[in-house]
Amino acid sequence: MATSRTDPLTLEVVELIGTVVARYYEEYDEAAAAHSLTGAQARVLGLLSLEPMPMRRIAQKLKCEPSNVTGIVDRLETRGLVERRPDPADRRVKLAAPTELGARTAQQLRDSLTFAREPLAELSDEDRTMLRDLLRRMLGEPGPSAG
Amino acid sequence: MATSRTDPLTLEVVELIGTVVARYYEEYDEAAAAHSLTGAQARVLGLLSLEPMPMRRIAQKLKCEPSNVTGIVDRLETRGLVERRPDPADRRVKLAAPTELGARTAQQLRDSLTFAREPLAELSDEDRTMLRDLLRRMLGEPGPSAG
DNA sequence: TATTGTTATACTCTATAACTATA
DNA sequence: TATAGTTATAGAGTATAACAATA
Repeated sequence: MATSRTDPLTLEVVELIGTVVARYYEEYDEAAAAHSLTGAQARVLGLLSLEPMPMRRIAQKLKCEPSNVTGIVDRLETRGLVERRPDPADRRVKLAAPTELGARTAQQLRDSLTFAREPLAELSDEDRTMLRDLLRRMLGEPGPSAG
Repeated sequence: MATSRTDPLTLEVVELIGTVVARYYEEYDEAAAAHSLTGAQARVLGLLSLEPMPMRRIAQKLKCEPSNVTGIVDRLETRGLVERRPDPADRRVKLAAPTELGARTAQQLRDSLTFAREPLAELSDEDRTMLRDLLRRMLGEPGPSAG
C-alpha cells in the first residue's frame, strides 16, 4: 500500500493540518474559558444543546468511560447549566438536558467559535466548495453526487 | 465585517474541519498510548527530539505553566526517555534532551502518525496542491508566489 | 531585583473496579 | 443475568502561589 507518502507536498499538507488542529483547540478552550468552562464541560454542554441524551450516550460521544461523565455533568448541574431528568421508558436511565441558561450559554459558545468560520471568509464560494470536496474525500465520506 | 457566515456550505466545511480535528487527536493519542505515553508526554518527547530545550521553553511551546513541565519531564525521565542537562551558559537553566531510547521512540511515534498521510493518499498530486493552497490561505500564510 | 526551575496545593479529566437500582 | 448510572480510587494534566538557586 502507498499510505505513507513522505514527499514534500504531502508533508506540508500534514503540517498545515496540524496547524489547523492546534488553532482549533486553542480557540475552543479559550471560548470555553470565557464562560468559565473546561473543554470537556463545553463539549458536553454543546452536545446536550443539540439533543438531550442519557449519560451513557454522552460517554460514547466523548469516547470516554461513563464514570467520567458523572463528574462532568455534576459540575454543569451545580452551575445550573444542565439538569438530569428521568427517562419515562426506562427508570435506570437519566437524561441530561440543558437548562434555559445552559442553552443560552451553548449558543453564545457556538457564536464565539469563529476560528473555522472567520478564516473561511477569506475564501470564495468556489474555494469553499473545493475545500469541502477535498475534505470529504480525505475523510472517506460519500462525494457530492453520492449518498 | 463578514466574518461570521452561516450559509450551509460554510457550516459543512466547519463541520468537516471539526471531524478532521477529532480524528487527528484520536489517532495521536492512540499512537502515544501504543508506547504507553500520554498525549502531553508524546508532545514533549516529539518537541525535544527536534531540539533539546530549557524547561521554560517547553512550557511556551505547550502553552502551559512551567510548573506543569516539571512533572511531565519527570515522568519521561523516570522511563529513561529524556534527561536533564545543565546549561553551561546559565546555571539556572536545565536543558531537557531525549536519550537514545527517547529519540528512537519519538521516531517510531512519528512514523505511526499516519492519519494525515494516509487519507491524503486518496488525493492526486493536483488535489493535494489545491488543498495545500486553500489551507495556506485559510491560515493566513503567504501564498505560493509570495515570500 | 529578575529569572529559572521546583515544590505545594487544589481542581479537573481519565480509567478501573465495585456497587445500587432497574431491566 | 445484563445494563445504566454512580461511587471509590489512583494517576495525570492544569493553574496558582511560594520557594531556592542563579543571574
